[in-house]
Formats: sequence, C-alpha cells, structure tokens
Amino acid sequence: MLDTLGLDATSEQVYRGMLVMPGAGVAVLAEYLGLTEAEVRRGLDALSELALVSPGLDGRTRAVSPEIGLEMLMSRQQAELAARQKRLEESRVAAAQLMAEYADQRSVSGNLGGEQLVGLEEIRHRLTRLTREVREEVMAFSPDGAQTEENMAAARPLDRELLGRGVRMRTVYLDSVRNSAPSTAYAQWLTDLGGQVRTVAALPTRLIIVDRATAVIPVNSEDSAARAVVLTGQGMLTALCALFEHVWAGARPLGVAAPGRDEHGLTGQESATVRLLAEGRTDDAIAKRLGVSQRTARRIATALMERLGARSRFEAGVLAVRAGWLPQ
Amino acid sequence: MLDTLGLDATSEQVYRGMLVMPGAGVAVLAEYLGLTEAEVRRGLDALSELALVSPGLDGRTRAVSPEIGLEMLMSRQQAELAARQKRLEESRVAAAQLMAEYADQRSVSGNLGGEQLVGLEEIRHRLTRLTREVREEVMAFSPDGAQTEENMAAARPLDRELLGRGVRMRTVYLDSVRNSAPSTAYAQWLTDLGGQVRTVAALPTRLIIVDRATAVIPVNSEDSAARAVVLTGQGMLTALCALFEHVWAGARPLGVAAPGRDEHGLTGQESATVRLLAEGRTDDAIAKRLGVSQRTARRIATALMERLGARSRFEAGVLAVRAGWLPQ
DNA sequence: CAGTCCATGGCCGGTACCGGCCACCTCTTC
DNA sequence: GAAGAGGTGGCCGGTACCGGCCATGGACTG
Repeated sequence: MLDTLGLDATSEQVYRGMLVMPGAGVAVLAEYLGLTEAEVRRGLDALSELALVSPGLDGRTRAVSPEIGLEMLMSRQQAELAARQKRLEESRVAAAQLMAEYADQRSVSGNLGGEQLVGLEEIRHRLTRLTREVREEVMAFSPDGAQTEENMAAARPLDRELLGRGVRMRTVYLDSVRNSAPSTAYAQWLTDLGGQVRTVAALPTRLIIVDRATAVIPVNSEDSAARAVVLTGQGMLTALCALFEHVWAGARPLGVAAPGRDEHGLTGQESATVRLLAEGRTDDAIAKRLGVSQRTARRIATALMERLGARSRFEAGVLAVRAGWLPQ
Repeated sequence: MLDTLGLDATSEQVYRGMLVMPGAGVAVLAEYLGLTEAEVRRGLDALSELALVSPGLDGRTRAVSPEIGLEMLMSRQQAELAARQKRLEESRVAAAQLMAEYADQRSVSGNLGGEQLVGLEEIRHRLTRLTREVREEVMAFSPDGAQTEENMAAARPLDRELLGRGVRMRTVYLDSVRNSAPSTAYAQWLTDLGGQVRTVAALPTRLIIVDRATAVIPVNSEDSAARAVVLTGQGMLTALCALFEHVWAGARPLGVAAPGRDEHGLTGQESATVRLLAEGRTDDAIAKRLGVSQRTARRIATALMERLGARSRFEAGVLAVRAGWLPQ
C-alpha cells in the first residue's frame, strides 16, 4: 500500500515489524521477518529516506509513529512543491489511507496534534458545533448513510440552513444505500436543495472535513461512536482533502446508472471486494465496508472464486494477481 | 499448470469449463466463466491446436477427455522428436501430473486404454505378479512409506530376491519418513542391499512403474486401496517415466542432510506447501501429501502466513505471488 | 547420564468461511 | 394487477482454518 510513497513491500514489512517490536536490532528483525540482514538494512535505508525511522537516544534506530512520520512526510512533500504533481497527489491519498487505517492504533502509539473525543455524546456535540460554524464547505464520507429515519429527520433542518447559507456540501455514500428507499429519498432531497451526493462501492472510513481546516475521523472504524479524533494539522488536512477528492472523482452521482463492468469484467462491488480481500479483511469487515450484509459479501466472494476457478481462498488470491485483478 | 503445454490460463479455464459442462456453446461458456466470447474462442483455438477439443457428431465442439487428449498429445510430441528436447521433457512432466490428478475423475470420464483394478485384494495381487515378473527396473513413488512394520517385513523377501536378480530399484519416499525410526531403518536396509532410495518434500501420487512398460496409479489418491488403473499406453508411460526422472533428480538420497533454504528462505516442505496451497488444496490434503499430521501442515501454513505478514489466506496467496514464491 | 531444546502430533474450543433454504422487496413483463 | 426474475438478507448446519495446551521422542549439551 505504501508503494506510492516509494516504499517497497520489504521496507513496509520492516516498518511494521519495527512498530510491533520497538528497539529490535537488525538481526532480530531479520529473524522475525524471515528476511536477510541485508534486506532489512535496505529497508531501513528506504525508511530513513522518508523519515519514518530515526535514531533514538540510545543509538538504536526506532520507528517513528505513523502519524508523526506521515505529518513530517506531508510537510516535506508540501515543500517540494508541484513539480511532480501527480505523484504527490498519489502519495497523499496513500498516506491518508494509511492514516485512517492506523487511527485504530492511535490509543497505543500515542496522540498526535489532534484532539480526542470520547463517547457518542462528545462526538455528536462537537460535530454540531463544527457544522454550525461552517463557512465554506463540508466534505463527508458516510459509509452507513444516514442510518435511521430519525437521523435523517434530525439532519434536515441543519442541511437546509447550511445549503441556504450557500455552503458547499459534498457527501459520498455507499452504492448500497441505493437499496434503501428512505436513504435514496433523503439523498434525493439533499440534491434538490443543492447538496451534492455521490456513491461508491466501498469507503475507507467515516470522515467529515469542514472548510478544509478541521477533520473528524473515528478512531475505531468498527465502532465509530466510541472515539474520534479531531485533526487540524495542515499536512494531514491536505492529505485528507486529497483523499476525498480522489474518491469523489471516482464516485457516481445519484442519478447516474451503475456502469457495467470494468476491463476485467468486475462490477464496482466486486473489484472493491477483491482489493479488500487482498488487504486481508474478513468477509464480515468487507460487508461493513460495502454496507451490505455478511451473506451478500460472502456471495460476492464466492462469485469471484467461481469466476477464478479457485478452490480455496489462497488459490483465489494467487489467481486474482495472475488475472491482473490486483497490481503486480 | 498446463502452461508448459502451451496453454495459457484462459484456455485452461475454458477446457475445465467444457469438461464440467459438455456441449455448452461459446456464449454459455463465456457467461459461466466470466470471459468475453472472444476470449473463449481464442481458448478454443489453442485447445484444438493441442487436440484437446474436437467437433462432435452434432457439430458442437466438445472437450476430449483428458486421458485420451493427453495420450494423443504425447504421441504427437513423440513424433515431433527431440529438436526441442527440454521443452518436450517439461511438457511430459506437466502432462503426467495432470494425468495423475485427473485419475480421480476417471470413473466419470470413462476408461481409457488402461485396465481398472477394484479392491485392495485385486490391486495387491496384480502388484505381486508384476513385481515378480520384473526384468530390468522398478521405479516407485511411495507417499506413505512402507506404512506398517508388517508391510516392511512382508516386502523384505521380495526386495531381496529382485535386488539379487540385479533388478534396478529406485524408490522415492517423503521427507517425513525420516521422522519414523522403523521406516528409516527399512530404507537403510534397502540401500545396503543395492536399492536406491531418495526422499522429497511432497509426492504427486502413489505410483509404480515396472520395466518402463507398465504403470499402476491409484484412481483416488485419498484412498489408494479402493481402485487403481494399470497403464500400458506408450505415450503415457513415456510421460510417467519423465515425471519420475524429474522428481528423482530433485530428490535427496538417504544419507544427505536436508539442504538449508532456497532462494526465498523456504524449506522444502514450505515451498511444497506454498505450491499445494496455490493449487487450492486444503490443509488436510497437504498434510497427506507431505506425510505429516494436519496439525503440522497447519503449523507450516501459519508460519508462511506470518512470514508474509498476511492476515487471511487470500492475502497470503496474493503476497506469495508478489514475493516471487510462485510463478508470475 | 540428566537436562534442555525443539519438532511433532493429538486434542479441543473458537473463529472464519461456505452454501442451502426461504422470505422479502423491486423491477419487469404481460 | 398478476406473475416471474433477480437481488438481498436472515438463519442454520456443515466444513475449513486457527492457535493454545500438553505429551512424546529424538538430538544436543553439560
């Protein structure tokens, strides 16, 4: 995943190994990861290039926590300016995705600049305040749509007020909300008022960005009610905005019919499923990402395996790569 | 697997599809396999090149049963002679492996030239007769070693007689027999009498070839006692001999210590496990192939997944390909 | 020789995957 | 509007995978 940051698979492995075993030496890491010491050293070199590791007080090399490393990385790339705009853009998207993923571990690796919100009450309160104070723009990923009809009813007055004030609202839902009549009705209502709504097969995380200055992400994507972080770091915000724009550009407006199949004959949900499976997600986690039931997620996976002619998940992974459904 | 025969993955998929759904048209196959009709047609062209499909009486194209198709293929390659000796050798090995694999389905796809033996008694009787009449040479794969000590005791007189007559005996056991003291003792005894014994991490099937003229393979590799075929077709025998020589060349004589690890840091058992996982085998089937317990097979698989940093079997398959542990 | 290490394999409870069945809903077709 | 097809989701029993625990036995060490 970090390849767009210029990290090869081995270096990423070394990085993850160092996060798991802080302070481990080259020999231990090599043993643990099943790599040669030379490979580990090459990995360390690549990592120090990107400021993801640094020498500690005791002389040992240590992994920098993902958030801090990424924040530094972002600022540096910022400084390098737009000579390689495309590549920079890609890096930001990758970094933000990593960020969102590692949010789960924030409790372990310590807090960065951002402020933590604990409990549904606190989160809801902060979100209300933030959205009331919006000046320009709201961007949001809503993996679970508006959830209940009460939520929608509660949201309508605020939506109406913001859109009335001329705030630009862009929301990305999951394709699966199209299965629910109330959700589509709400989305349609938003559109009619001037909000922009698109859908996509899978979303990386729940996310709200206000005026490109403040972002709120749940710490644990499984239980978005428990804990969230408010991010205001400039590098991070740039990355998250890039991530949003990236997803937005690939998302499909409400009225537009589902495109048929991609170059491999896969639907959007199918290719998202392949990607998530390749990241090691369980069927259950995939179901949550796609906003469908476990049963349907398994049905998609089964269909993919049949298509590949695979008799086991392992073989399916192998064949998916060979079929070109996944990079490399 | 059929790539050394000049078949790409798509063609193989089409072939398997045609075996499953005899008489299906291009459109149905394309639908079933998730391919375009053009791809299916390209596959059919490649298959007819290799005489693996032929027009039936009703004008529809049909898949030829694997054994017959392969027997034809073998004879044809025989005729083409040794200009491309290496490639031909590889094809034979691949074909024999396919043959051994498809032996399981022989009951469905009908009997070819070979004669069927039903029941342990009949098989044992035939084997005794065959081995008594050996003139030159016996080649054998014995995945389960000599099994019990009674078997070994029973085999010794015959072994002694044949070796005394100057018959060349080459047997390939599994590496795992080295875990059993009686088995290694027996193998050592055989070696002392002039028999040749080697071991290998995994064996494709149980197999006995007598004088390069007659081969016996169990129909169902899971239950080698139930049913076996006696093969005498010349093309098939050539292929099976090539398969034996191929495995023999890669096998390790009794006295030789286990080589460390290959270029990817994998032991013999590990790389065999990767290969078998990629073929879609269950852990249980792999255990049988390696001659180890299910627990140990799972342990090997788990170790591989840790090494790859994979969180699911699917991801492991993907990463194994990316790590170069598997072709392409 | 006793002590230690390590690979193996049996056992068991837990989780993940698998697919049949049926009910519900939507969209199409007549 | 009735009938059918297709997508979805809940339920359930079955299989595959997972890892902790412990006993065994061979190899190495002191």
